[in-house]
Amino acid sequence: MSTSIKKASKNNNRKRFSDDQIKSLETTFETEARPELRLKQHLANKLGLQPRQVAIWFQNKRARSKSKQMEREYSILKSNYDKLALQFEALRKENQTLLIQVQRLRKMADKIDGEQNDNKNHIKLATSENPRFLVDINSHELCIPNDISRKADFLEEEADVLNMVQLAEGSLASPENGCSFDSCTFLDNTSNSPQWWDF
DNA sequence: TTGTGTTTTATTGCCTCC
DNA sequence: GGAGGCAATAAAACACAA
Repeated sequence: MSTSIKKASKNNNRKRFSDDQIKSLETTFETEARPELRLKQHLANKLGLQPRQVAIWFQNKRARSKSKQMEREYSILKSNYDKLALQFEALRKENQTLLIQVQRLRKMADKIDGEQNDNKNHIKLATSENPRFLVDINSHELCIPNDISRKADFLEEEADVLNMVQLAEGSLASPENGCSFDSCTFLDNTSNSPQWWDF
């Protein structure tokens, strides 16, 4: 058989199924996506089609159904991904804000350290010049004012915070090291490093 | 009317199962 | 080895904007 004759025979046979035929096939597909030969033959007789046409219709229908299912699943996955990306971005910004606060606190702490050292120098100077000061120094009332004392307590608490921050700085992906949400952490399933959402 | 994109029907080739 | 399923593809039928 030549190609042209083959094409011609194809052209003559092709015909879209009627609405009723489609409806009946769809109904059957809902309960039985992979019908047995007997059911296909029964449907073919009922609808005036060749059994092969029915078989092919089910095959194509399964393919369409699978494709649509994949589209739905992709849509769900994409939606979840987008939500997570937004959450990540919010957390990243919050982290940056906290790091800036920590830097300010560090500066404050350094300043207070400097003031304390100055005070100690003043005390040394005062005791060497006037022995009467010794009594007052021992009482801690005169030379260490209340606000300085409170600052010392605060410094202990801050040291804990700083330790936590240093840990966080070490473990979190930061913009400086070139790591981004898209390329490094989220999509890298091969690395053994902790996932970003685990922090 | 026509060009173009989408949907539907059909074919082909390969694979798996019995 | 034959039957049936699936993926890839061809080609007809259809929808629709310009």
